[in-house]
Amino acid sequence: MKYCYEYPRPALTVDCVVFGLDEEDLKVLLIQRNLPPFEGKWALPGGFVRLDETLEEAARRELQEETGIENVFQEQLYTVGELGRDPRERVVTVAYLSLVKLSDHQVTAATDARNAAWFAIDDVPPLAFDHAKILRLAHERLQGKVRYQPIGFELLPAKFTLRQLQHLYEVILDRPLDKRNFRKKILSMEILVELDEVETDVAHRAAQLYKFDRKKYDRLTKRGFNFEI
Amino acid sequence: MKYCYEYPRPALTVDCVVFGLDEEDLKVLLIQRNLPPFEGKWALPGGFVRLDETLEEAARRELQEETGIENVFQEQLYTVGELGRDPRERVVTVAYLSLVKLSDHQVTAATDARNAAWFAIDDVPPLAFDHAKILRLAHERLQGKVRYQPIGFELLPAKFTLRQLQHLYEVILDRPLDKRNFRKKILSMEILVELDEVETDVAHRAAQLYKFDRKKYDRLTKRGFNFEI
DNA sequence: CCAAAAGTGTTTCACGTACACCCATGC
DNA sequence: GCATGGGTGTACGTGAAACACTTTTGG
Repeated sequence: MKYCYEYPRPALTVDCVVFGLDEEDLKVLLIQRNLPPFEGKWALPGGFVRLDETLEEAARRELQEETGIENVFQEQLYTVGELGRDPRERVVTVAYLSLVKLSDHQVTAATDARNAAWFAIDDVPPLAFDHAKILRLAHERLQGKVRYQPIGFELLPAKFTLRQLQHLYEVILDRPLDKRNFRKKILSMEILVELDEVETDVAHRAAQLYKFDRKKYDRLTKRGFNFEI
Repeated sequence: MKYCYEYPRPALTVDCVVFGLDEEDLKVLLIQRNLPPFEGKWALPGGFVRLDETLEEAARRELQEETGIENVFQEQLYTVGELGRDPRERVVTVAYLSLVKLSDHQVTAATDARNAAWFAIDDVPPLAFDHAKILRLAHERLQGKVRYQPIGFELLPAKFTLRQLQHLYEVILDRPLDKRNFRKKILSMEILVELDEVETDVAHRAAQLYKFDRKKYDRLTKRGFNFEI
């Protein structure tokens, strides 16, 4: 008890909502707590902010320590500071939203002696603290943002088919999209590069592979172009 | 120095970006600091979060104490936690965005022995801390959000003319809008109620007064209606 | 040859955009 | 009567949405 202040201070933590995508579902990464409170319950990865790191750095560090995941897209989501959200004391949490390529992180690393696992977004267990609320917020933010910012690519491997991209939007927006209209629209934006490669190991006609051209996207954006699905 | 913890904690504050609108400009409410650091400099109203209040409550309280303003629209903007943003110690700030009807708050109350004043958004003095960055963020958020959420009405008196409403969007979005198209669009949404009143004290034909019908807006929104300018 | 998904165009309709004049009122 | 802003309609073009069949490939 050696850090003393003139006025009381809330504890400050970060929590990470990490989304990934596979062939079926949108998934979220959770850890199982091995300490009270909520021992044994599933929760969002996160922890205390240190004095020598920014909030973003804290979120990255906690994610790495608790799940082994590094180098992912991350943006600030929301800060929650209701009274009583942690039974021990006043805790304010800055929540972050991350998107990862599940193909790169298929195996969940579970350091810190905790358990970590991916859950389909529609099949999440009861969560500790107010993490269910934070998760709902993150999901809404993702649904909103994916439509006018090209962040969906963060969930796909570098090379992907139009089918995969369409599936991504269908899963996130939770509604079917018309194949021809989707292709027409996304190709007309001219932010994808057609590669000299096609899918492999599929039991049907192999689809063309594309990659997202961020430089071109940035150039277009400067000229007033607006991404929108 | 009687509040002691096992690990060091950043200080936690809230800052408020308060926008108002008059006949010419979008304005922001600033206070003049009367204590170091940045003594005498202009800054966003704000202060320390207490343990017995939520972040929203802290923002409302600080705004009331420093400027006298109460009962305003408020939403969370962003949380900044860079190192060195306060020269004294590590401070994390949750920034809030508020919109007020300048007609209701024409006189700026300056309690706490500070000075407070409205500044045109294009004519803001140098600000303390990283408040210029926070203000820029708030302005961008307002410009983005005003187009797909009916928050602009928070800046107008309860009864307003279509001219005032159009002016609001022109000032915030910083571009001219076509009068006929604007009227057509906003009226076709059916979220305004035409009142049995017209403007008074104008040296030309008096314009029809309208009010925003929030209940109707909420009903339409539930049915999938999307506000968009 | 069969199953499975890839790939491809056209029509229709709604909405955004551009644009100019007469009207009502106060001074 | 004049200055000031209030109020109104139409034509055009773009883009969203609906919709079905042929092609390619692997097994």
